Amino acid sequence: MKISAQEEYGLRCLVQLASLNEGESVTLPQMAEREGISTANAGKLMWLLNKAGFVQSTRGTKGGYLLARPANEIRLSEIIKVLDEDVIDNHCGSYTGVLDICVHKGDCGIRPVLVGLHEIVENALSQITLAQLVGGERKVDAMFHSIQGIHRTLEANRV
Amino acid sequence: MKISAQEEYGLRCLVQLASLNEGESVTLPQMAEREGISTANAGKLMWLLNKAGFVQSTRGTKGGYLLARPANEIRLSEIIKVLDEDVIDNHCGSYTGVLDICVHKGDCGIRPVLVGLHEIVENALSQITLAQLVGGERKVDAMFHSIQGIHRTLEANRV
DNA sequence: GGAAATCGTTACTTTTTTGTCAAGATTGCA
DNA sequence: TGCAATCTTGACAAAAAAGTAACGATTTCC
Ligand code: FES
Ligand code: FES
Repeated sequence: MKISAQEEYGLRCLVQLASLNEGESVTLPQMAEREGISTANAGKLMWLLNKAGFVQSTRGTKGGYLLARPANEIRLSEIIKVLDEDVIDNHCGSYTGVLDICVHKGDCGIRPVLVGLHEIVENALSQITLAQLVGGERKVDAMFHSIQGIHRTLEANRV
Repeated sequence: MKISAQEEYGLRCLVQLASLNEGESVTLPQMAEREGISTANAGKLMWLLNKAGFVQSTRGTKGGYLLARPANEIRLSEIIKVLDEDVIDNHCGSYTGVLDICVHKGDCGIRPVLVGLHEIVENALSQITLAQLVGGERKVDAMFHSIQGIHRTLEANRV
């Protein structure tokens, strides 16, 4: 269960944009520089995010990217869903081994766990907006742990 | 955020073993057949699981695999940790772009979210044992949703 | 002891994911 | 208009993950 490179860097780029001041925008070279990735790679990521409607771009001199919607209206769950290409929706279609379809299809003890896990993650992410990721680590950490539901879940484990 | 093939099939193989009766064991060809994967692939997975101490193997005629510990003492969190090769522990070391180290190292707004997310998942998985995955889908589903903490988290999202 | 069945290990191949490049399109400015 | 800055797009290359193959080791049974 891991975060893909696309999710990681895509999210980071959006955080960059979320922390801009009114009227500012950022170009690909700047984006690349600030995230420590190549310009080409940044270009591809922004292309994806643009297609998905998260960012707005302008070409030409003085061009660049900015968020298409207010940062406090963009939920992490939406972002991850796009960057991850809706992988869970057909879980049973992806891990089929040498067959065309999941051997356990129909009655499977694993599916509810994996699907449920995905729900848990999505639920947590849906409670966080891009705007909340701007600012220092300490602040974000506090925010995260104070979210309804997430807090309780973690507490339950601390014996 | 997705489950890798190793996690998926590895988990499935363990569920197979968990559902055996006392004294039974299962060979690689059987395992492969039942999970719809190749024998070679099953062999590799079982090798991993054996190295990690989850299963016990015997060679030769009448050989095969069985669980090394009682199914109700093996938590999914342990399994995933092994099959996923502890990926979160050095998150900042994996996604470094073209640099040697994460650009945001030191003060990062993303890290607490990703690490926290991992904690949530691990917490949920630590409350489920292999034994609980044996049996029909309906049963497992009910079990999953009745677990302390998980239930609340999901409820919170249902507006 | 030898044949058959089984697991153990490492190297190799294929597929998927990541990342790069190069050529094109749009815009602003002088 | 023409140049420079910028995004866009699709093809390509490199790296990682997944899967396969081959050969070796151990055990049982005759
Ligand atoms: S995971 Fe698809 S049927 Fe079990
Ligand atoms: S994810 Fe490593 S510093 Fe932000």
